[in-house]
Amino acid sequence: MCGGLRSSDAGSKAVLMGWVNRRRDLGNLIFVDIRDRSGVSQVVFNKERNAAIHEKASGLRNEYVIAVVGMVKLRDANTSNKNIPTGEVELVAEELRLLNESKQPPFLPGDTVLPNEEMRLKYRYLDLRRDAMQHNIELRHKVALAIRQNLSGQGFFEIETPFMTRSTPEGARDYLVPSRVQPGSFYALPQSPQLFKQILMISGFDKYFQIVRCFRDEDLRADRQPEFTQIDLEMSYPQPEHVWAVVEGFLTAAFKAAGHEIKTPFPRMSYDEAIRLYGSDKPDMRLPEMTDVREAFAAADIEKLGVNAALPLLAIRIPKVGKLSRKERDENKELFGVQTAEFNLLDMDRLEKSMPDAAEQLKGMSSAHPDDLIALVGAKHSSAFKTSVGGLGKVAGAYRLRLADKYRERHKAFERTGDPRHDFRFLWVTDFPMFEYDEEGKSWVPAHHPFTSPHEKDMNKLESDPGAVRALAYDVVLNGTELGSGSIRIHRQDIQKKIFHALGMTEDEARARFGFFLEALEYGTPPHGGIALGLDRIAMILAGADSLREVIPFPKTARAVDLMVDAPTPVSEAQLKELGIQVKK
RNA sequence: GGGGACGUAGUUCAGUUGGUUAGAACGCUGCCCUGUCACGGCAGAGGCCGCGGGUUCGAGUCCCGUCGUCCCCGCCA
Repeated sequence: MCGGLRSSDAGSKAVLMGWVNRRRDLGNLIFVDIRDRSGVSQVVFNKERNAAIHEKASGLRNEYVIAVVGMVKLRDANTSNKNIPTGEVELVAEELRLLNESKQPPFLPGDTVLPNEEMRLKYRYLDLRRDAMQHNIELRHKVALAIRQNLSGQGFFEIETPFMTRSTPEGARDYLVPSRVQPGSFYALPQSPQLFKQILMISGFDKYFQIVRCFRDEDLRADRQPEFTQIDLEMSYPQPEHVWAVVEGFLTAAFKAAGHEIKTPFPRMSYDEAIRLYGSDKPDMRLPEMTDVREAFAAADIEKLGVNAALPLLAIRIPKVGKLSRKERDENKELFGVQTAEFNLLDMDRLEKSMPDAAEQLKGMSSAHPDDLIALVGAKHSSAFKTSVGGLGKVAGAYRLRLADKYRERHKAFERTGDPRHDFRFLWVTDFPMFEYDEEGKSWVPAHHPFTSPHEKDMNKLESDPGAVRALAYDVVLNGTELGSGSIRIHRQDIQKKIFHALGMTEDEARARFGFFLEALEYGTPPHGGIALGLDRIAMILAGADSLREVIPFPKTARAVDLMVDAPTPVSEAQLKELGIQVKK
């Protein structure tokens, strides 16, 4: 292997095969760096020593594929290269075989500046030759392998479930696959193997997992691809804590495979607390929480500020930002967004002049250091009746993240320190609400999915106060990214019916959509629950990348296009006809 | 669906207030070079300024539209 030569190999014969990474032609002496997955080695062609092979080497160009036979030689001390692992030796070429030529590539894997993403995706095979991508894909392999081994060790079976399945018009949009045999009917690609894994519990495979592709036809983001890989698992007879322990177990193994020792158990926080302290159901704990600083002000002052005293006045603290210029303060106001009818961003500098005592006190309440940036977000007095604590928290939480992103160079909280307790802030968020109110559809919709079990204690509120029902649902969060989401499921048909009823679904509708599943529930279903984690996101965070595309070999663009193969494409009239499909023009 | 950024040589970018022949670096081609390692030196080739329209005596530069990539909101049970 090109990256494996060491001084101990000196004196022995070696064969290297790989790409010409770089060529340094000094005339009668030619150096070629030969590259494969494992690294690079320097090959020397000396005209004096072997004129014929030197002549052949002068025709080599970047990205040609070659095989070189030669003697491994220890380099002189003054010519060794300490920057690469193979730098103490070189291969003195005795035989050179040109295995394949290369057209001039649009960019070189060895280049120091990256081409733009469009180019990288179109020539993905060249992009994947780059060290960074080779490393990311290897990392992903190691992580997936560690997870498989760990879950198998914990007694889980990896069991496959169908890709061509049934469309269930809940949640995300489905990718559809037309049936030729039954024209007009469609399979759907799974958004997740949710119902299959529950049925596997009913089937007696009491610990199931799968590293499996899932498909959702929704708009993309840096951390969202239309097809993505989940670590999906389900177990029978669990308390939430059992599921958490399993997850903590395989994440420990996965992070160890990537060279990081993480600490378990992860801290836990209720959904309500997460919203209150961080304004998010996936708090980034690397930054300080928000503080309600109402008490720093006299009632009259709150009135004067135009802030609703019945709702929190939230202090957002971003450490080490330092003094801001007038221009920066204006920019930050803009960053908050238009001062809406409901929310108010208070100017801290102005506050320090007009109400110095209160300013001082609120700094103390939020444990601020002199260098810290403080932003105050409250609900406006006038229209505050429309605004909930959660709504205010989320607005402030979003602003907190925008500020944190803007000043990341200053607070440095997002940089790796080498200490896993800081670098990887895991968190379990628990007790999610069972339902959310959909303003558009004027109805309650499941916050997680309709098979999630409510808290035993909240069961009686299903009809009277759906918004107050908590679910046995939990998310695992890392550095502000939702890694995974799970729940304890409903295992009794009568309760499942109640949930469908609360969702405004008639019995007939429920039967039409999930009849097979409701029937299965009637044949002795064990209590069960599970979770699914995004493998791509785990790999992304471990790779220190900002986008899933850095850890997916063949990703899609923001418009869900594969630029390399140029998919999707129209299909022929004949193909459509066979499927009984007519395309509207 | 909405908002924002970007699009100039093979690649990464610069291009002033609208003004003559659109530049640099890397890459590429040729020549020189025996210790380079992001080798060096000399010479050279390479441009539909994303595309279409408009304003203007004159557009890479201004305006409108369109296409593409990226980021965000909506959306993602």
